[in-house]
Amino acid sequence: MAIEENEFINNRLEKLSAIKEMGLDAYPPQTPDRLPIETLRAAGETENIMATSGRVMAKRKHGKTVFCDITDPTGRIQLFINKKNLSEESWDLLGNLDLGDIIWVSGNQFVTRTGELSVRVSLLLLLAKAVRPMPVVKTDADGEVHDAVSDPDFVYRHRCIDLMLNEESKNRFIARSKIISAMRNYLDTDDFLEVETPVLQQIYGGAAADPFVSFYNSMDEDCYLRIATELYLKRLVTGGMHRVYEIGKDFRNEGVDRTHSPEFTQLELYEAWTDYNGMMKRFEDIVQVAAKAANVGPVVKFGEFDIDLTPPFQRIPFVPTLHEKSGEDLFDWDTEKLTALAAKLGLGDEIKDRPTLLDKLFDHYVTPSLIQPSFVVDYPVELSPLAKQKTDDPRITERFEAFIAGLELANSFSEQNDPVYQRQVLETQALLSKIRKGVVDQEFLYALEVGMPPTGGLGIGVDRLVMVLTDARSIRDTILFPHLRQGQ
RNA sequence: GGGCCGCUAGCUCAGUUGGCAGAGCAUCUGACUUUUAAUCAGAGGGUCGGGGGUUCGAUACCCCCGCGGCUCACCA
Repeated sequence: MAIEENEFINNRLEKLSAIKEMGLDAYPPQTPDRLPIETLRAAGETENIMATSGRVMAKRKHGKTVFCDITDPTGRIQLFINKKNLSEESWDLLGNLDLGDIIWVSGNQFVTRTGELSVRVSLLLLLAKAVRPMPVVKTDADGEVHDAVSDPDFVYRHRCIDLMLNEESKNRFIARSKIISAMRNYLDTDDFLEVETPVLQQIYGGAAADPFVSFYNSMDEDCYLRIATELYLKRLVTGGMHRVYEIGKDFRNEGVDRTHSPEFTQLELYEAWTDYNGMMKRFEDIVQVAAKAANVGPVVKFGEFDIDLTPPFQRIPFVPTLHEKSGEDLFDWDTEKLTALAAKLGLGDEIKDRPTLLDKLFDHYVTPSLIQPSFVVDYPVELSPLAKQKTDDPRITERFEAFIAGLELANSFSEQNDPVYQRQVLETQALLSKIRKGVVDQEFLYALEVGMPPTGGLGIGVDRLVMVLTDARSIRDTILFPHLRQGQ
């Protein structure tokens, strides 16, 4: 397929030809020595000849003088290009330069009449010709940005343009990278081992979500993209990897919205000899190091909210809080009564089971108020098949979910390690499965039968954490290449 | 999957109660040797998301489809 044709691209392709006719390589294989733009800025006015390179972001022609702004990841600097300082070849080349081109320049630096530090260019080279025009965004004297590229569809499909032009977006992805790096560093420093478990699985589990299904030709069998790493990581705890974690993609074949992506990044960690209380501390720690890495906190702005990330986070016990907010002892109600209430509240008229109803009602009565960092603790047992029951009340479990800004950021249990109990729960649950009815992960149960030490487990939605720390309104703004329909 | 909103030049957006398609930036030509949202003079640039219908005439009204956004549902 040839390059799309339009006036702008054709015009640039003609310039490209002209450059080639000058005997120049528009895409030379080497970059001559260069310094980052910030180094030139720091050097200030100087007679020394320095060289840098970057993308042409602005061009202001004044007859025999041309001002260009070029950028690299470290900053922006103005070029003062005057015909008398240049070879004829460089001057001719300048005539064929466009916004978006990548160039190399050298010269000394001086301050113009208007006070702008500028490179007095004496040598100009082309490093890469841009044949497609990029959107032009201008910032005025008041710092007001004009014509910003804001169409979400455009931005998601052409992330290279978004990163190039939208400071907020670029900074968000830099923050994301630093956040993940900081989480790794925190865990590695505390003797956690990072591992990789299968993405392509024959038996998926560890969460209640529909998987993406694929087919393994040479094995002649269906396989699944993982929905969680949980069941593999716990086998490693049994094996003696007592502090273990994985950061990776999970895939859930479910609806997409502001806080759900079919492909999302989760940190799961497991730690022996502790329980969900230990995991609360881990979560608080991780939020601290992540905020520091993102250069925010202790108070972060998220939309209309100011969120104070200072630990400890408040504990919200599931059942008592549900009772308090609803004014009824809902936990003691039967399914019929709960269904009637849910219907009355407009929470859907489909017949639901008791645990789902309780969860829905909790979402209705309590979740909206969980703006400041909160641990919802002690979930009903039916909602938590992989968690241990509390010793004093088997109807509830040692489980928490962490909420910030109303977003569910983490899920954690004191991991169930009773193999008999676990088998019974998983087998019951597997009978309800839509896709692989009755299939349970025998190897996971085998590991529990061998004996897993008491363990705390924690899963953190990394994309959502990035949302909170970078004030992103959609999870898609935290994912470089979010899934979009292809169209025609 | 449902509801609502949107799709107009490379980008950001106007617009037409149905009558020759608009602006700014960008591009091209010319002027300009310290500008910075450079300026000035001129020019080019459109399948008005796609298809069908109604109409003398549709970018606009109706239907179908595509893509996106918001929202509801689903997602322990």
